Amino acid sequence: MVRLKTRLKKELLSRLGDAFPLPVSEIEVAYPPQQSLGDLSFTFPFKLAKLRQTNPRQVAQEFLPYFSGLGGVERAEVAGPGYINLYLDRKAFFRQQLESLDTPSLQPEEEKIIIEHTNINPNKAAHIGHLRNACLGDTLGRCLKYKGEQVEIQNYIDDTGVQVVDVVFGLMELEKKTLTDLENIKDKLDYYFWDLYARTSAYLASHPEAEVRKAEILKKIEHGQDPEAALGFAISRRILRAHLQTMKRIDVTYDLLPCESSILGLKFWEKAFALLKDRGAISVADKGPNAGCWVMRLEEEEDKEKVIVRSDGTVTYVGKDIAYQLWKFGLLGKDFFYQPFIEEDGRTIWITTTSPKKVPVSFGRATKVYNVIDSRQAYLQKIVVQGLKSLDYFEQAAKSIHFSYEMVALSPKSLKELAYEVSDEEKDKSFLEVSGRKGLGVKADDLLDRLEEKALAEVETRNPDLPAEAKLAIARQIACGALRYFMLKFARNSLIVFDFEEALNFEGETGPYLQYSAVRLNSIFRKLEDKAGFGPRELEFLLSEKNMLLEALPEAEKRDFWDLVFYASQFEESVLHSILSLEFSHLAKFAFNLCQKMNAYYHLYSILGEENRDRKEMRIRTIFYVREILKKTLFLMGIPLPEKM
RNA sequence: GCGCCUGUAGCUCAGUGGAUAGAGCGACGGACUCCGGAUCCGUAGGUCGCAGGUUCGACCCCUGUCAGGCGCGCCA
Repeated sequence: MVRLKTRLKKELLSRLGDAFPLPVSEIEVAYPPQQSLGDLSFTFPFKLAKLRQTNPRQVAQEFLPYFSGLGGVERAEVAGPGYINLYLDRKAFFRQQLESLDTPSLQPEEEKIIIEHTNINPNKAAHIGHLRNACLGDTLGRCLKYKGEQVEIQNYIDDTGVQVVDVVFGLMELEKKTLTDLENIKDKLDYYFWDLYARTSAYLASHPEAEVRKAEILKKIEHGQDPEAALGFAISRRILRAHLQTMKRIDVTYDLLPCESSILGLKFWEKAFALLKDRGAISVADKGPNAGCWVMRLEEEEDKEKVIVRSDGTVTYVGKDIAYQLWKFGLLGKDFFYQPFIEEDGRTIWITTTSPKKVPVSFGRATKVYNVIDSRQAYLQKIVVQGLKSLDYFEQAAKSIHFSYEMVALSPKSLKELAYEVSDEEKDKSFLEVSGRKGLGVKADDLLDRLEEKALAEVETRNPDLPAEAKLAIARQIACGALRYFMLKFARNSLIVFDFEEALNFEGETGPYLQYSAVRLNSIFRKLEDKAGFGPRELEFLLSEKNMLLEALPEAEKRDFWDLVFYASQFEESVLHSILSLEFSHLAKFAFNLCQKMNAYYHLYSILGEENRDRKEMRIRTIFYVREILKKTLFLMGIPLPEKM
C-alpha cells in the first residue's frame, strides 16, 4: 500500500504539472469510510477551494480528468462535498500484493540506531513495569529492523549505584551473610532480594545512623574493595542473569549490556566533564543552595539549574548518563572493552568491562538513539539532550529520542490479591504505584507463571492427547503472546492500572485471540493437504497462476473478500505509522482488526467444503495472503505462533 | 507555584482536521449433524469533562476553565 500510494502520487504529480498550485505534501491519500465510496480518497479539493474561494465540489470536478487511466485505478469519481475517490483494479491489486509479499517496501533512513531499554536495577526481581518497558523497546527494535534499519539493543546495568549498596547493606548487616552464604542460596536470587531490599529500605528509613555504613559500602564498591565490592558484583551479576532469563521468556534479548561500573572504571565521566567544561556548558554555582556544585541550565527554564557534579566532587546520575549518551553517538572519544556474557541459541550477549580484551565486535557510533524510559524521567532526559546541545551536537540532540511511556500501577483489587497492607495515606488512592523499595508489585516471573498455568489448563482440556512437553511449550507461547499483546494494546501515554483478571484473559482483544486466529488458518491449510491433497506444491502453483477469477465470487462475497484483503494490505503502513508515532497500539489494533475480519470471513465462506473450484481457489489465495500478513504482524509484536492451541 | 500528560459507552480503552465517533469486557438474545466455540452474529448502551474560538469541516488545532495523574533532589 505504501508503494501504491507513492506511485499514485508521483504519477499524478507528473500529470498535473503546473496545474496544481499546492505543495506535494498537501496531497493526502486517505481511506473513505465505506467500501461503496471507493478505496482511496483525495481531499485536496477542499484545500484548493479555500485558496481560490470557490466550491470544493467544483474543484474536484475540474481535477477529475487527471485521475482517469491512472495505473491500477479502475475509475475515479467526485463524492460528497468534494472528495475525489478512486476505485482500484482489485484483481491487479491483489495479484501485485501476493507477488510482493516477500519484498518490503520500507526504506531505512539511518546508518545505525541504538535502542536502550529494560534497564532494571540489578538488586531485585523484575516486575510488570519492567515488562512494559521491555515489550515496547523490543517491539520498536523489531519494527525498525523490518524497516531495514541496523539496530543495536542495549540494556544499561547500574551495577554500582546506591540500590546495589542497599542490598549489600541488607545482606551484610541485617542478614549477617558472607559471599559463601550467598553462593549457597540456590533459589531464585532475584526473589530473595525482592524481599530483602524491601526490608532493608524500611530499616534504613527508620535508622538514619546506618547512613555512615552505607556511605562506606558505596565507597568500597566504587574502589573495588572487598568484601563489599565482591558481594556487590556477585549479587548484581546473578540478578542480571535472572532478569535476562525472565526476558527470554517473552522473547526479548539484547546485543550489549553497558555497565555503570565500566563507565566509572574507564573514566567516561571525566572525559565528558572535560568536554562540558571546555564548552562552558556547565559552571560552578557560587551562591544559592547549589553553591560549590557544577550545574547545567536548561534552555527554556533560565531560572532552574541542575546539579551535575556535587560539592563533594562526585558525579550525579545525569552526568553519567550524558557521558553514556555521548558514547552512543561515538562522540566521547573513548570506548568500552567487551566480553561475552551469555552465549546461547547461536548468539552472544556482550557485556562491557574495564580490562582490555581483543574481541571481534564493536558497539556504539549510532546516528539515532531511542531511550525507552518511563515518562517520570522526562525532565532528566531533557537535561541529557541539553548536554548534547551545549556541546553543539544539535543533530544528535535532535536524534536523541526519549521513548516515553506511562507507568504500570496496581488496582486496589490486585493489592488485595498481593496481600499488601495498605497504609492510611494510600487508602484513598484509586491505584498505587509499583515500588521495589516497598516490595510492592507483581513480579514478572509470577505473572508469567500464572499465565502459563492458565494456558496449560486450557491446552490440557483442548488437546489432551499431546505429549506433556508439547503442551508446556504451547502454554509458554500463549503466556508470552498474552503478555506482549497486553503491554502493547494500550497507548503509551495511557497509565495501565494492572488487574489480574484483565491480564489473564484469553478471550476478546488479547494475544491468544490473535494466536488462535493464526493457528486456525494454519489448521485449514493442514486439512487442505490431508483431506484434499492440496499441499505446498499445489499452493505454489496456484499462486503462480496469473489468472484469478475474482468474478467467480458472488457480490456479497466479493465485498467481504475486498474488505479483508484491502485491510491486510495496509500492514506496512501500520508498521511505519507505529514507528513514527512510537505508538505500537496501532500495530496491535491492526492485528486485532485483521483477525476479526479474517475470522468472520472464514466463518461465512467455507474453504474445504466449497464445490466451485474457482471460488475455492480465490478463497485459498485470500486466506494465504492474510495468514502471511498476520504472521509478519505477530512476529513484529513478538507474539509466538503455536502449532496447535 | 511552574512544566508535562490524561479526561470518549456501566468498566477498560482505540480513534492521521474529512463523510454516520468505534472495539473489547460486562449485560441480554442467538449460531450451521461444524475448515476447532480461545470463535461468530445480533440488541441495549455517547451532550467525546465544561465554555468560547479558528475552519467549508473539530473528539482531534487555539484560549480559558474544572477534575485527576506525574515531574520540578547535591536519589537513581
